[in-house]
Amino acid sequence: MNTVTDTRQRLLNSARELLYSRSYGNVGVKEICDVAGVQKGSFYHFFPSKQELTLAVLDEFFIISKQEIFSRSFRSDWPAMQQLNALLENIYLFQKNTKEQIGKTLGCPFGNMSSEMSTQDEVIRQRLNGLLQQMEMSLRTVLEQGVKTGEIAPCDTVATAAAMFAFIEGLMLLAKTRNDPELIRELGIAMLTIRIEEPAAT
Amino acid sequence: MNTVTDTRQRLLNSARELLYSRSYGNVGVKEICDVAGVQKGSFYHFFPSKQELTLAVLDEFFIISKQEIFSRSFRSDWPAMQQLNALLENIYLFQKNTKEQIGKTLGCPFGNMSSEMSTQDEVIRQRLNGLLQQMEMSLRTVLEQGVKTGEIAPCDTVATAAAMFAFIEGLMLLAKTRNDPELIRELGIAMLTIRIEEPAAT
DNA sequence: CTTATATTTTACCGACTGGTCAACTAAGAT
DNA sequence: ATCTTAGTTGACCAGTCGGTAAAATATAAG
Repeated sequence: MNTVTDTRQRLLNSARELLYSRSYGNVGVKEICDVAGVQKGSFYHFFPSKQELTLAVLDEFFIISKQEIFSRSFRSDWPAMQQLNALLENIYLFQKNTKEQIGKTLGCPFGNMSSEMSTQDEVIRQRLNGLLQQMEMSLRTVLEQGVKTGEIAPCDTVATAAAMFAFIEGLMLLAKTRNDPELIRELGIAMLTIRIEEPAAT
Repeated sequence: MNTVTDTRQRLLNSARELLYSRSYGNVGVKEICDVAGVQKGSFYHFFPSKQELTLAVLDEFFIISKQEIFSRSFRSDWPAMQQLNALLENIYLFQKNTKEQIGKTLGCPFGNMSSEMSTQDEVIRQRLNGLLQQMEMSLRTVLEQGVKTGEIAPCDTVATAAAMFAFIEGLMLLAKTRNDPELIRELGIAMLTIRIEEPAAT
């Protein structure tokens, strides 16, 4: 049951860093193995393909994002607006951190992967789509809480959450292009103004 | 002076389609040459490297975007709101068109390239940054026009234009991930609600 | 100890990568 | 007719790609 060695995890860590800081196409399994200190044969013992490794990396990234970003922002005992502001702040801190450590603003790992791979690998695209929808859903939950408490005027919470999420993704992409995480801080507040009206009642 | 052959342009066209529908890392110069019906030696007669070819493709994409999207949306004799709506509509039509033609929603060519290459190639990153800023600028012009005519309440037009642009980029990325251009239509209207207040007067 | 299983090593595969090169052709200018 | 120049060709380079396979080693159970 218990894994005796940490080889698989080392591969996962190495792949996560390399894929995030560069791209799928520019990182080979050889390099992933070198960084992990593992032979290529061992790689294919734990992962049947580069594609499967990538799926595992995305899943792990999702868990990390929940730990580092979402769970630190979405505290249901906070007012909805505070939760949304905390989300922006934590995203900013995350991007600023990588900028300080490696000199580069890396943007969203899911958005990056989707840009590159959605047209090339349908399995990866679907996995990304699922993960993004989960994140949208947690945003929606915050909005609904805010509407319920009267803090936020009634709106189409599904569409508004999706629009806010799109804004965040675009913000991270622009921050990456400018290589400047401060953009998130300067423009992030605009997310709070985004709103899509409720669909006309039947 | 005048180019005697269209080889260079054929390479540009082929590269534009391939790079847009796939990615930098997944498209080789061999394939670009094959699609263009050109020998590899000829490629390196016209372009010193894959990087330079990519820069030329980006510039061409920018011209096409101005023709197909911006010039059809930003008509200064229209009300600002109508111009913004036209922008969303033209982006939607563009994405819908590629979806119908090749079955895939490709998103923004600049955003895609930036996601993949900004951390790998500083020259490409800076070119992309410049092009994106030009697009932001034309959005800003529309906003300022709207503010001047009283159609739009005074705001920080620079920041608001940037935020709107981020939203558009995120929208295209999400549409690509879902492989569904309708997302642009459904959520696009939220762009009109985005706003960043004027910085406090001195 | 024996056996079964999990892990690791190493050499290897064919295909492909971006890029180079020298030879060649075509066309226009003098 | 000759010279120059732009364009073209196809072979070639060293290196890398994702992935395979067999043998070697380690581990744990019976």
